[in-house]
Amino acid sequence: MQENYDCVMENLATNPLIEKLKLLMDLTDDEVQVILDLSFKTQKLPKGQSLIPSNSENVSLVMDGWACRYKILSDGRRQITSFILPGDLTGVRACLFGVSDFDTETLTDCVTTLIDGKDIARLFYEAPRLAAAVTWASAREEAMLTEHVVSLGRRNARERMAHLFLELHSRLEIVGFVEKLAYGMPITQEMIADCLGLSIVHVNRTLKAMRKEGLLEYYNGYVILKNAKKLRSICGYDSNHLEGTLHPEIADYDPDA
Amino acid sequence: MQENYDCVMENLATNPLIEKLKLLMDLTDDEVQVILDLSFKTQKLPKGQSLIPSNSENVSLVMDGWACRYKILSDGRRQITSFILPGDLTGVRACLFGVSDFDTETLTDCVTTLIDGKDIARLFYEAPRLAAAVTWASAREEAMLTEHVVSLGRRNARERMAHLFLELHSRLEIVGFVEKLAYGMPITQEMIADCLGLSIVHVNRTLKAMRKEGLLEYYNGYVILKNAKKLRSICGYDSNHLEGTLHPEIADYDPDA
DNA sequence: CTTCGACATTCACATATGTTAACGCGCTTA
DNA sequence: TAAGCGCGTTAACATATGTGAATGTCGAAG
Repeated sequence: MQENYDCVMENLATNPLIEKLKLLMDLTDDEVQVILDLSFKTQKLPKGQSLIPSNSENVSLVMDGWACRYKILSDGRRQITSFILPGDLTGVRACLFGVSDFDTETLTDCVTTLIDGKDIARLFYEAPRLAAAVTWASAREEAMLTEHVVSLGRRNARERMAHLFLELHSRLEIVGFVEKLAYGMPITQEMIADCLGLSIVHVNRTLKAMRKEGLLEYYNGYVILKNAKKLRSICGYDSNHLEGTLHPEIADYDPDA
Repeated sequence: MQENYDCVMENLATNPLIEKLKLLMDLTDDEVQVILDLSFKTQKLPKGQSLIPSNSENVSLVMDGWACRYKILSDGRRQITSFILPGDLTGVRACLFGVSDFDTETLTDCVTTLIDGKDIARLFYEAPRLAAAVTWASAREEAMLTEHVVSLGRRNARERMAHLFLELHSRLEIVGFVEKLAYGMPITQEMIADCLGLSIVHVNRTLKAMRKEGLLEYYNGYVILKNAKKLRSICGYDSNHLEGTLHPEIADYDPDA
């Protein structure tokens, strides 16, 4: 079921995690190498699998494909709490702090690499700048969740969808997965519904209306933002929450000073 | 407006941040002292103020009182993304990574202490175990936000309220602010509404129904969970997401090994 | 004692969104 | 070629929750 798939890592320039971290700080060549060395196993995961077996000692880094974190209530209702895109790490909390309180599932075939949780833990002693980078990635998740809370709590269906499509565009752009205002979104309307706290039918209704207004196209797993400006004004979108700059005290630390 | 208020720190045993961190790991005496030394200014903040002036270089630790993080949409709708209770740090992300994407406000008079962001940043080099603890606190926020997303996305008003009251009970218990099944909740129904994505009227309706069923009492800023078991079964509550154990690689690190 | 304002509480009514159930289309598989 | 299945699309109808407005209560301020 899972075969090795080594060619993916060849082109270092396109490692999506590194692209993402560059947004936070300049990485030295050594640090890039440390990050690359973290991965000990690259694998292909088919659609519909868990990204990490529960109680795993490992962290998973998605290189290609889409996955999600979700929770299921006792009666079957499902809430997707976040989409996991290339460059995203999953399982850091479970590894570092022994708590895992959601499940993950690949929404498409995915290419992932596994990282030993121990190696992430060691960063705190051996590469504080990278430990801070991991903390940042976690804080960024937190910021996205905050936006998600705002959407679910106070935005209507139209606004929620606008926000989702714009945020996905921002995130994918950072890791090099968009072409201008278009990007692949290889998931089902049911998944959008489970993410936005809506019913499938209402997602479909809302999508239809937005298409009709010329706001966006969405077919065949492809999204085109036809009127990004209006979409932004609909939901008050702002991509600040995805950004960051490392505190100089960490970025420029000099142990001799 | 803000006066010094030094007596609060006298009883080290009741520093709520330390109580919280004990949940994650055993703290050495030295570490406890480092944490205590972080605070450089204790102050009283009246109700209705921002916990941290925006663009602050500081982190704020709440010692007593309630506050919240929130976002306001352009037309005035408000979403409270989380309640900030004693022992909680705010502004870590803003300090460490230069991004702050929400506002904070005290919901009651608060006693807070300020911590220089530099000192938090230095932990990554000088006290990796404590840096990990800060990362944990952030990951715990993330877990609470995840639960919040689930509530807003897939739980109805009754379930949302049950979950909120139970989670607050768990959180306050950890820092020593509950008496059995009762605790002070000195906020307005409007704030509950803004937190749970409901209207004031509906919060009131739902509260009335829950009181009538003998699930809880709620008056005069006091909550009593009359039937915690049933409340738990209503929303499938579980407090795992508040817990944690530090990865042994960090907890027991031996640089000589 | 009176006034006023902040909150809680209700009521009547409005509406965004959910539910159930069809139907069609394009794959895959036999 | 036909059957089956996943998914998108619609329609008719149901309901949880929102809205607007009035009333009550209590404490603070004068």
